Amino acid sequence: MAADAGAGEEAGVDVTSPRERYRAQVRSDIKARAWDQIARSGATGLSLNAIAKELGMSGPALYRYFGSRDELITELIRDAYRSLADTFRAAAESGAGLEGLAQALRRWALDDPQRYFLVYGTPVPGYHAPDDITAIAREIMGALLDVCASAGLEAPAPASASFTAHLSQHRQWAEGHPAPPGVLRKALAFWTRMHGVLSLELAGHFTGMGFGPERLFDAEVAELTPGR
Amino acid sequence: MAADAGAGEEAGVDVTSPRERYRAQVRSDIKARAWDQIARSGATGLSLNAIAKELGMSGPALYRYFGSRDELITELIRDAYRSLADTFRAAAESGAGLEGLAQALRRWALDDPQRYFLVYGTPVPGYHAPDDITAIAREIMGALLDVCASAGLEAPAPASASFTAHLSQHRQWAEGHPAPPGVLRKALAFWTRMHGVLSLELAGHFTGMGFGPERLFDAEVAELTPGR
DNA sequence: CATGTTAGTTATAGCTTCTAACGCAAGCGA
DNA sequence: TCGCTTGCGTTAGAAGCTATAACTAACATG
Repeated sequence: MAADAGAGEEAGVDVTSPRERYRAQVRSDIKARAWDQIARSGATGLSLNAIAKELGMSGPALYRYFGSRDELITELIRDAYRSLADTFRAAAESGAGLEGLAQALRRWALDDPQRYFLVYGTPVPGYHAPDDITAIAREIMGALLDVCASAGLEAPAPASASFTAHLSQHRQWAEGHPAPPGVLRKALAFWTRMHGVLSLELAGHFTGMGFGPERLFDAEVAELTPGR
Repeated sequence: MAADAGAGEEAGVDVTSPRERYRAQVRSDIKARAWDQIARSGATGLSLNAIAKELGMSGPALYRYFGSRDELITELIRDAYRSLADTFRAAAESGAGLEGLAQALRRWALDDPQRYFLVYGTPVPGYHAPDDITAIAREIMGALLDVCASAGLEAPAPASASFTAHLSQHRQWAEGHPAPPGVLRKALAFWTRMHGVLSLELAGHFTGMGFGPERLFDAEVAELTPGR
């Protein structure tokens, strides 16, 4: 719709050809519909045919943009990881600490539960994520480690001394991060506990139990942030 | 396996007719194949046609035994809940305490990860479990509450005092269980934390990180059982 | 023995993913 | 401005799925 195209290669601000821009637009439309469908009926109920029909084009046209159904889903998973990594980075740089990170995570999860489950939900037995996605996963762990490292650790729990010692020699996942074992332990505790409460809440296992899920979440966060 | 059938309606030990026994046998065969498929490719990859072919009968014959694919899956979910409830009851009655319950849960989960995810995995947005399944879920919570109540609670964590107070007035999920709020808090902590570490392990999120998942699990259990 | 129930069959509708072959039109270089 | 190429979208169709309908054959029971 914008009409200021056609300048040469000069300036180099917009190197995308009209074809490329159109293609990117359609791809983005497809993904938007896919997210709608996933939010409505889960990744299982995602239908390429239905998406194509919604976009006014007929079935196989969609294969010009995504090689297969799995390829589209993988792309959505990648975007979900990317979105979570950005959320973590932003929370880490905001200086809000572990508490802030936890609240950012919960907001991100509640914003689209199925997106959360695309990252941390039931795995497909055969599936192996491509390398760039595991790289984003490491980026997420990196942000978490940063926050844990700068948060300090007053009494990270005495009973896990043995495991903390184990971590001091099995820390290749930290990838050269200079955090001491106690910080690694804390990052793992944060990850597993936040996931524990969040995934059960998102899956609806707390509905009808009476208590407020956000209170449980906050209580769990409070135990992980003893200082404040 | 017992062969004492054929007497009349008298005695009433075995009221199953040969037809009923055959039907039960075929139903059980179908479910066995279904579990195989789920373990191999997840609940999504379950194909009634493939099961029928494996059993040497043609497609629609299977609908004599299960009304639909969803009905079969629901039955598998019910069996999974039943199996977990039995495991919990046995562990509770063995007197092994929270530690024993945790280890029993982990063994049950590792024995068939996809069965675990049938209970605690990604939910299908539209799906609502039938009442008898939610009843089994309450039975599971009951066993957990029993163990938590008899385990006593030395220092269940100070920071969650506010949430524990909240629980004292929002405890309809305990269904008349006489446990004090501190025990309810402990049961919730056990549930969410065990699920946190277990589900991440089962989903493979710890692979390649270097540490031993069982060490992390044991450390988490150790923090929940301060006494021993 | 007659009758009703039930397990299995094939045929079919309608959905899905995905491939193949074709037409058309938009963009690119000369 | 004129081809030529590239790529988008189409229809046709194969192979798979769930599920229904109609029918047959075997079984159980009166």
